Amino acid sequence: MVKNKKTKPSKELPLGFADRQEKELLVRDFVISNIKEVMIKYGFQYLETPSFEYTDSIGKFLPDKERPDAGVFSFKDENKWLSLRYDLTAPLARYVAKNYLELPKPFKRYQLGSVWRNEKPGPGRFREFLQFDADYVGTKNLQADAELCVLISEILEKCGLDKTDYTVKISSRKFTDKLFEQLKIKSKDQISKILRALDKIDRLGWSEAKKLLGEGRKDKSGDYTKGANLKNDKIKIIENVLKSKTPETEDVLEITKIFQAYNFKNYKFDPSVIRGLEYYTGAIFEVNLNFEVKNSKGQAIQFGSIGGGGRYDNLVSNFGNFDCPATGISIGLDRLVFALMQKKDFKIKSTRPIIICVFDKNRIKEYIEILNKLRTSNISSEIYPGEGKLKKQMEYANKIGSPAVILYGDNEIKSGRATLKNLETGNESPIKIEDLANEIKKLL
RNA sequence: GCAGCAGUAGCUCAGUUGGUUAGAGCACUAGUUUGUGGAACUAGGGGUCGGUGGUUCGAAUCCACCCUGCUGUACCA
Repeated sequence: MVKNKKTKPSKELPLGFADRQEKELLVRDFVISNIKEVMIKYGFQYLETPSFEYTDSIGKFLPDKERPDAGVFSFKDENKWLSLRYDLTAPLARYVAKNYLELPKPFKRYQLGSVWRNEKPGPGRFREFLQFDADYVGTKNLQADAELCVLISEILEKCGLDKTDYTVKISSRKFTDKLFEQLKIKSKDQISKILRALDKIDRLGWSEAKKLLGEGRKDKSGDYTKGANLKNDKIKIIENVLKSKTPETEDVLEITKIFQAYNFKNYKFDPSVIRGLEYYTGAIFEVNLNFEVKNSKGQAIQFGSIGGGGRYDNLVSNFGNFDCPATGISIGLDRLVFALMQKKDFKIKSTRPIIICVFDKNRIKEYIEILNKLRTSNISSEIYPGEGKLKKQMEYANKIGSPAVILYGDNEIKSGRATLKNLETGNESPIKIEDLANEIKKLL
């Protein structure tokens, strides 16, 4: 093989993708097991849909574009555009529409899966990430919306967060609709600019967001964003409405009433919760963390929400002639895990194997005998899988965090007792082969 | 997309009036110890200084363009 630098493959990862190591995966597993427990308790069904969908099925049909690349990863397969799903809600809507007659109504399902977004990654944001979704499809009952917030909160607390660590914010599209009616603003473009500005209050503060309602704003880096060009009197009205902090739409009032019945208190009505502009039709929720999150360099970063959702009463009916209200919530699991690992010192220890050291390859039969005894007792164990002297084997055992090694060389064979070396204390003791498993269990 | 900052060994980084063969710590390999890790000592391997082009007798260093990363901002169904 000719070694040519130009033909060597890159060891770099594509932008926005990440390798994830055991430490993180174990915390993720812990979170997932909590989620499943809660979902079963709340009566949800488990569903999985494929990673790819037809591009138009997930609302990404762009007839005027050669390639549907606006935020999704796509490719053309036999004249049909396929895209990697960008969330779990659109595939759910497709699934419900496809199986509409057979499904119970309401249909409650939860789903865990990777989603992909073809956009610029940010701190704690990747182009591939794991999402959790819980949805109620086919009901207008606001108890569904309320219960989603209660259930999210139960999941977070099971994962070790206190009530002071997070807040569920709630608002409703109906609230802002009413506001625009009052302000007599009808331009769709202006409305979306205003909504986006309101969405940023949380991050930028009112005085900066205000500039986006007016002429525009220059950010820290010197970049300029045009505003919605509202006159001061209208901005003032908006400011007052935001200050009032009392829910004035019936849906939010109803939901908060149900919260009381659940004795759920960790929520806040916040009209600046906006989220996606396209499909929410009623109540909107957002889950925010109240503690500081840092990146790998120790700098505090703008972390944003770890999840949210709301009511989308028109999404499923896009697929056919049926009226199918729905509401759902999702969590970005990787982001939650990232934050949790900073907040809590997880003592989830990974199980590392006991190492049986190799003195003589011809003794493999004896080593395997010991190995089988340990594995039969459900002890993680292995015969040193590499090649080299005892020193190298000890270094290996140390590096992988093995709790102990077993030495079984000439001396031990003569005496009929293996040496069990505890790698934490360094203590060595002679143990009969048949007692090894029990002795090891004592030190695990 | 826009903006600011950055890219030198596997990792963290030093390295300017441009000047021999580009450095340190950690990590790695071997040995001191042919049956003992986490400590110490000795020796060693490892870099087209992000890429391409330019200026120059000479570029890690200066210039242009590109790529990548971080942070902010825009978009986020």
